[in-house]
Amino acid sequence: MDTKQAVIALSCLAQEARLQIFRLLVQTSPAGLAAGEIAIRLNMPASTLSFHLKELSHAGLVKSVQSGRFVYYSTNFNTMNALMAFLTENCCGGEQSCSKPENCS
Amino acid sequence: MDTKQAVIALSCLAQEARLQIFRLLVQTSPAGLAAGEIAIRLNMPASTLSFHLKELSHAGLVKSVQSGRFVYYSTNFNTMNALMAFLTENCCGGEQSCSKPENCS
DNA sequence: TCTATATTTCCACAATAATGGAAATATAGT
DNA sequence: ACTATATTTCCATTATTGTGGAAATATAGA
Repeated sequence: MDTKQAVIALSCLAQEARLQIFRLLVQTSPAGLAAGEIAIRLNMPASTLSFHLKELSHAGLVKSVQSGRFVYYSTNFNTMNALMAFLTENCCGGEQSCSKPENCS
Repeated sequence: MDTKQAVIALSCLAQEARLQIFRLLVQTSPAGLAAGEIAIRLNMPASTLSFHLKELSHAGLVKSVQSGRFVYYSTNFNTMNALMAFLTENCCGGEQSCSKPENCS
């Protein structure tokens, strides 16, 4: 992951509707949910949802599979994990205790 | 952390200049850097840097301490760790293997 | 108090992004 | 072929955000 990709991924998540979608998919992974089901659960117009799902896909944060008339969306953990790693890269200059940034304060 | 706070934090990071600043501070934590030193290292005009540091502070992602004429900025790991946790909350519905989302794919 | 240095505020311009209804497209079942 | 259902595309409107020079503010040292 480089800075440009990270900005795209972060911009994607930096939006209330998309953040809700993303978190819902994290929680329902790895199975994922059909677009319509997401729309119902988040009470979101189909066109708005579709717009946001496209953005999330483009950023590589979610993936989709078609199954009949349904399109199932789920989290792409590769991108997500890469993003997390990028944000904490070389934390505290590589100091021992910071290999897990949860330990930092 | 709630959705609103997370959006603020993510919006903050979803910007090339701020992401660079943030990562630089992650790497130089816990000591941090003076504003002027950040400006030099990132080759950024002082006013632009100041604007972005203010945003990062407001989002709780960095903290600052004044020391003489210098203001030292450093990462606020509390917010950062809370953000990470929020994004991966209840991953895969709480399934065992997903307690660490690095294991998910 | 005067000067040098560090940081922040002010301002105006330019560019980008979110929303949702209506229509279009795609798939399944009869 | 027809109907019902699922999803996406199109479009126009509205609002928000990043930028950097110049000036203002703050602190330290002589």
